[in-house]
Amino acid sequence: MVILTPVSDATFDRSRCSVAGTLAVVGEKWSLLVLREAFLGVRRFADLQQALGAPKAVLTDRLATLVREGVLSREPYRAEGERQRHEYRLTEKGRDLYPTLVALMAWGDRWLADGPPPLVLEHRDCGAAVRVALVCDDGHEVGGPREVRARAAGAGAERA
Amino acid sequence: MVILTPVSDATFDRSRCSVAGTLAVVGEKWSLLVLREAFLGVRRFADLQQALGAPKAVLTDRLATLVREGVLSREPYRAEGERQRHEYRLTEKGRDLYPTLVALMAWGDRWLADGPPPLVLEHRDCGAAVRVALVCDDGHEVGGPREVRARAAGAGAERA
DNA sequence: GAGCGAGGTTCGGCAAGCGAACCCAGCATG
DNA sequence: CATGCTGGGTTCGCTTGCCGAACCTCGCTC
Repeated sequence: MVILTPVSDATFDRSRCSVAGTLAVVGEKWSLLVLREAFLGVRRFADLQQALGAPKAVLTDRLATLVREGVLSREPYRAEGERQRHEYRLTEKGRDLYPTLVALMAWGDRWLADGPPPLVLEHRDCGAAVRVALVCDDGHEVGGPREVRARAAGAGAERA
Repeated sequence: MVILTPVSDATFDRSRCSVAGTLAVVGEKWSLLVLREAFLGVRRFADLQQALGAPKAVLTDRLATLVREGVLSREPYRAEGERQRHEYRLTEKGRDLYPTLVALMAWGDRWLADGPPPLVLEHRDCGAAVRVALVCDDGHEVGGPREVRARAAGAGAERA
């Protein structure tokens, strides 16, 4: 019984795969956890280090990578009576990773729960819970992978 | 200018964070790419190894982890005239990671594109493109993190 | 000019990832 | 029977990455 239709013999250009590309940017250890903190409003090196418990050297490297990739920006600021420091803020490119983080969180809430979820997201306007959904452009809600057909579309897919 | 409301002083129990928990299961190198292939219908060791180019030892370890965690199941099968072999199939727990994969793919398509996306997903029923959306339980579409409030809710959050 | 604290860098050790080589069961072939 | 082939691994050295701890530095305050 074939559940999922293979992508026309599973032939597509994996070297251009967007999943792999995204993971090349945010797939190293700690990167996504740094972004989680960023979405929670944590911006300073010391606060990140404290929240995550990651080694400083690794954190330095991850922040530099994320800045280089344009996911975070490193911006100077000064509190009064202190010298200038830097903080790390999400760019639009970074904020666009929000659905990914929410999806990871939702999966953990569902499958790894040993109690109530430690963090709930609610819509600022109406207070209702926020979740990720798979939808199609005709407005249907998509139940899962079985309802989806993957089609190789990039250059190189149309070789006979 | 504070864009995101910090989670009540960013105080929540990070040791129970579902993002971290999920990454502990699927966050190692290659794991999510193995799942990408699984969603494309690839099930056999040799095919996975070929598609991914990962070292066999690493692939062996990742598959064992995913099976142990219940994301994949290892099932015997036999083709006629061949000896019994095993294949790796998504469980429900594994299929539930689909939105995560789609979210990663969508981000790559948007921000790393150097041409048309190599793979497009379409709704099997209507043919329209499939994407991930953030929605709230009242049915509103959520634009982004600025419209969401994160609230620490687990045990330990209500300490004064 | 001594002390301090944020934001790093450096260092030595351990773990993980890497490609290549090897292994092994079982079917097929001579 | 011997021989080879093939899928599904395991083993082996090497390199890269992660780790904690220690150290450094700049700009501030006292």
